[in-house]
Amino acid sequence: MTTSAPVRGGVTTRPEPRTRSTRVAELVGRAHGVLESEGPEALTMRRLAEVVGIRAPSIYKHLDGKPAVEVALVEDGLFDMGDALHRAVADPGDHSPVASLLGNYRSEASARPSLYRLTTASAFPRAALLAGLEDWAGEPFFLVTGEAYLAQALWAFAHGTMILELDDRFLTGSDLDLTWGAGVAAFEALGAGHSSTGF
Amino acid sequence: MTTSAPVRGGVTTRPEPRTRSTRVAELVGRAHGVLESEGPEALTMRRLAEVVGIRAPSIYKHLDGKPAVEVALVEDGLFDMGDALHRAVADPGDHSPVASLLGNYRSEASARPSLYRLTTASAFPRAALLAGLEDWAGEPFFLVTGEAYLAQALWAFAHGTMILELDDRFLTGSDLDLTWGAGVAAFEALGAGHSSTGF
DNA sequence: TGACAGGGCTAACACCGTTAGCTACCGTGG
DNA sequence: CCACGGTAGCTAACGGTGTTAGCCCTGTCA
Repeated sequence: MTTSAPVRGGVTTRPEPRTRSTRVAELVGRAHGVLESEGPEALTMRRLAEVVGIRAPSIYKHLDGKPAVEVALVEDGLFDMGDALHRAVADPGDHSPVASLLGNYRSEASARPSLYRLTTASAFPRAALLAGLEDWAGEPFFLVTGEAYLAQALWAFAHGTMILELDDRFLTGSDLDLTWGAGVAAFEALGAGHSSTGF
Repeated sequence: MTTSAPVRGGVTTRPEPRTRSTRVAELVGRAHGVLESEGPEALTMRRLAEVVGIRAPSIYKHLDGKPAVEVALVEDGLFDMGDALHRAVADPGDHSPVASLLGNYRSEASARPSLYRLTTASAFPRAALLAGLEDWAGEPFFLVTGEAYLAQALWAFAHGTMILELDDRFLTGSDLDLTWGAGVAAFEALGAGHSSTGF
């Protein structure tokens, strides 16, 4: 039995963002504002229309329903996250590559927690996302580990820790820097990041 | 600066489940069925009432709204999960303690994926859960690592890997046994599980 | 000038959780 | 025996959700 390797071609490339009309850009921009300042449950079509100064049905002249709004939001977030992660591996500074990667992952997600939750929500229509965007954004995990399954495990640790932190599910009084640090230590103990600069 | 340790008292004890009237037990049982066989979006008060043979408002004679239904479901899941995890550390069989723990975590969550998602959803009213239930269910992560922050990191890895697996977010063609195995190896490389039997 | 598309609007639909208020039944106490 | 109160069902309805149908004004272009 051959072990099947996950599909992972050569180096991925940053996809071209969709072009947006000025009205669509305003809608998506206001949606970011509502999402982050009023929470996910406040992001309704009627509320979004209100902050833009129109009525809910008019949004449908520009965007194809609420899923389309969410896809636009999440694509923005994935571009920012991907940029931050690629930056982390290109220039780790005085941190280890793994620590640099997870540090940028954490700060990017913490900056827009509701968007991070939306991006990783079970119900999200991922198939509608720009082709190649998720793969490109996640590639730094592969770059830093040099091995596909270790990359997936590291990503899983990052996401798990992040979502539990955002949802405040760790024991009260925890110093989460130490929780993140424990994970960094575990993956470095396995050798992740050793040959990363030469990748 | 002193590093604040997470609040973790002595050994936790399994809470006493709430007693349920026969009608409440039937409602919760049917809710499990709808949730797992028709998906989370199908679990509405009207649908639940339908499968029980009554009308939605009548549910309120027995349960205090939809959050109460969800709390009952999640408590069931946490009891089963806690039992499975405590069993894993008490008798790892021929696996390492870490592998045994994560193996039971994975199979328990996989058996009722919608319930696992509900249990770990951001919007879930965790404060309404039976006091001490979450702590008791999560204790095996501490038992197996012997250190609070390593325990949190291991839990985060487990949850992250689990939710990504359930949401089918790993690269197509991945052998997820290897992804789980990479995490097990990382945490064992750090020494987790070495002295677990003597804990 | 007339056609047409863009982009706004109101009205309405189906579905959601939830509440109010009514009504049967059923056991118990006077 | 009858009246009472609690249990547990019901219908009607409310406000909220995403969404659709259909109308209308306005700018552009042949």
